[in-house]
Amino acid sequence: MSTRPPAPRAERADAARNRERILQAAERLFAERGVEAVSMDAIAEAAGVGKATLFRRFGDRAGLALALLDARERDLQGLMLRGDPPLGPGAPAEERLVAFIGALVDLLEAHTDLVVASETAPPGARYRSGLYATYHMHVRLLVAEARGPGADADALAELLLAPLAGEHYRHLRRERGMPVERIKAALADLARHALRR
Amino acid sequence: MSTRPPAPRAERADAARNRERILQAAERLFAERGVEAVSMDAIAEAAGVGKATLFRRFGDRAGLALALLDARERDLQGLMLRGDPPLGPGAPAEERLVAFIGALVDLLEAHTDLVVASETAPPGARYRSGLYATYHMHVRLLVAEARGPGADADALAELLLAPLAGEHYRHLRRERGMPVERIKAALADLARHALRR
DNA sequence: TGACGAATCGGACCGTGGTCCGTTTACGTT
DNA sequence: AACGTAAACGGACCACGGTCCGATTCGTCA
Repeated sequence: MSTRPPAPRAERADAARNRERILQAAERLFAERGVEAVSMDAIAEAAGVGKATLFRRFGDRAGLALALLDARERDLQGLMLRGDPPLGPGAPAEERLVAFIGALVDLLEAHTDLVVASETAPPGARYRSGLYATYHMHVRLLVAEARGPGADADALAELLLAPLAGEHYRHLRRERGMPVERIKAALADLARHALRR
Repeated sequence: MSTRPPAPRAERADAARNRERILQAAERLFAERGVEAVSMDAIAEAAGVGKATLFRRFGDRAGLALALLDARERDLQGLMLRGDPPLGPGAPAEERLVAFIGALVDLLEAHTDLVVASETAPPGARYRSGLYATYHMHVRLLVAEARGPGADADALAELLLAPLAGEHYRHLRRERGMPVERIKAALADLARHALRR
């Protein structure tokens, strides 16, 4: 549950304490009432903190959601860069891509509403997250490896990531009622086809 | 620029007049200041109408944007159902899909911010639009035709439409700075690969 | 033409995300 | 220990999307 201080200089003690209080309050309220039903006011109050403190610390709603996801996202990032195959290095590109997509779906499934919140608040939040850039680069390298220099790996990576947007995933799961395994299978099918020369 | 009345019964004269005033005011303000910079209050005032009237007529911000897009979307729908090949019936599935994607990109390019607005306002607006359902069915039939009964055409169609979400398209164009033709080419590449058996 | 009910209107109102700015607090320095 | 300053605080404040409800207008039927 801890988050690394983004500070260039050490964080003041009260600031660190408040950050932790806010994260705990947010996590509790989200779990109790559902992410969408909890206002920023409510979180500030539950954390015993002024509203401005909450916003100063996390920027906006998306930033707070992202902070709560931080640990999980960081885990996935570590696994894909340094973990065992097929997620980590060593397996063929196609297998690595399918494994990556599967892992991302697991994360999405476990925290759908939080991911949606992290991508929704200001328009375009998804693409500003830094995390997105990491995922994009990963997929781009795999596409380039499998397809060779003829393909536009950069653009294809963007397209392959599009269905993994929180809102789209939620649509498939909730409105369309598709089971997780079916979604994974379709994504894997698309990914494998996209990687063929 | 006209929109068909959604009324089961004929619309009262003042209601029709106000609808038209609102659409014109919205179109003018959007063009003058940019979609994102225009508030619903401003539109109501410019139209000489109470705010409630605006919301009663169009539901929410997304609904208003959708009404402004209505004519164009309707055109596209007509062309893909009854137009000449390759967009309309008669061409092979792969060519029809590429043509459809190209046409949708043209629409997206011409009205990016309006499309984003039509998909953004309430979470999940994109998938409630009825229009989305039409596009989905179209793509699904083409996928089924090309891939045969073995593939999950329903799910694949959802995945192929994901990169055509307004926000994603805007990301590619504005943040990433990709030219329209490059986006079309990558989408066509992905579509063709996805349709291969 | 007058009158009546239903449809429509519109401005006051609400909750929300986000910001401003005067006040307080931590903490390195002497 | 006292001090000075940068950092952090918090509650009042703002604009926006959206709703409520009493006042008004349309259109019909006598």
